[in-house]
Amino acid sequence: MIDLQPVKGTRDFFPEDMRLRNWLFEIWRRTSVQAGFEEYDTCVLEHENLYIRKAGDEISKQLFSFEDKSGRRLALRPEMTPSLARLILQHNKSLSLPIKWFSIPQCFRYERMTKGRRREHFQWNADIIGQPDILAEAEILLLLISACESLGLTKKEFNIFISDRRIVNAILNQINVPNDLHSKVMVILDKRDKISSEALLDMLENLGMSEKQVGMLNDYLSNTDLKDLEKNLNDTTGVEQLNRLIDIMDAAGKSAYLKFDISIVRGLSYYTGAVFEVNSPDKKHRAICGGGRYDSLLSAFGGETVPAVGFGFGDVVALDVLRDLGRLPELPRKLDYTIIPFASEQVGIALKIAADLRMQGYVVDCNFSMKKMKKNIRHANESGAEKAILLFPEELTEDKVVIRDMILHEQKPVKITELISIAE
RNA sequence: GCGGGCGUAGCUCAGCUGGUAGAGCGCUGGAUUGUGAUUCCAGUGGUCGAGGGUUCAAGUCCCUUCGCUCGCCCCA
Repeated sequence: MIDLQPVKGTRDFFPEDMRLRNWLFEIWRRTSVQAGFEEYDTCVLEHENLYIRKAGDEISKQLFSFEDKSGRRLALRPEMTPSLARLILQHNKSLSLPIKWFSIPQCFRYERMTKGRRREHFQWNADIIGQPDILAEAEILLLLISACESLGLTKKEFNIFISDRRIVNAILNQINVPNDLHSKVMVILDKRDKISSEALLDMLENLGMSEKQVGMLNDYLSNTDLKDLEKNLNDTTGVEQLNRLIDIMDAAGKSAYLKFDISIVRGLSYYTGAVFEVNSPDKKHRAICGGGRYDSLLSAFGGETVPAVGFGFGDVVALDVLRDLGRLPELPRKLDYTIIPFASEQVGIALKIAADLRMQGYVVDCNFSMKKMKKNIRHANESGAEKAILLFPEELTEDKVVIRDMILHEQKPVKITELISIAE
């Protein structure tokens, strides 16, 4: 006997699960398309070196990677952004920027599993490439908000916690932490909510910061007021940009979702500007979505600098949150018609009627089980059919079939030739 | 990486201090052969996660291993 379990950390989608997944994907897709984003995709397999980065990103350590038969180092993508960067670089000359693209890639990471975290998930990604202005952030955030609203979430249930890495950069500069340490400090700061403050101190000092610097950093970070920060910083670029973003969002009527939170830095080293996470207002859950500006990713891959903003939104956490809130939709199977013959001679006519109705755009199934009436009607009911077409020998001699309305419990004989026009 | 809990029918689980497996739900068939509910009857169901050990005898005790789950550590 083969092992019937799916590979550790991966999921099977039975039709019932698939309906839910499609429901979610359709919301993501519709929201994206409505906001003028175009869909793209790449292969789940990439060269491993696409993900090898210097700054100690955890994601590089958790690759699902292997060697192919010719010795190439390959990896299943752990995230979509590097692949997107690869596409942009590849067609750099022929793309007219800015562009707005989205994708719903399946991503993999090899790691120990905990709640809400598997080795495989789907992650809606939306990005704006080539727009240096903070308008790109605004547009991305508005897309995100409309998706959350379409999922049925309200202000009480989600906020966007936002900061700007340039604020932390300004702080680090002010306390004389060298530039080349900044992204490593960010990776550590990203853990602020998840590990003890002692462990955090240790990690920062191991990186080369003095005890005094760590203390000063902590003082700055404990300040949660944007205006105070602005007064205390020499370089106020980050604060100004963030204020402008909040103003724009305010004008768009959606600033109520935004919460400044200096502890948001994100764990990926390629972020350069605004960074944000979506979470419940009390930050109870794992963030369901995270993103930001990554103007240096493309240049890190050897191209020229291209400004970019985007986010990733995972299906596992999204559905967990909706499940906890009791907001998962009921998605029963649906059929417009089910056609029930009672003898093998009627199979041909059943298929003919089915084909005609399908040509009209209806969802039609046939029940060839040749069981008793009772079983068939019950089965029709369970399959979600609105109408059943019963092929009785007696009516068929007059070229008629019986249409039963499964909802009204009413039925009547109808000429086969009239069936299509009645169906309309 | 370290602990705790769990793994018995398709699903949810019961099975006391060792004596060769049970319920509910589901599924299949039937209760005037052309009609959805409820009810009733019957049937289908399991090498007790896997491997080894102790014993006359193991679902039950011991060891190993795999999987799920919850903490901690680690980390998106």
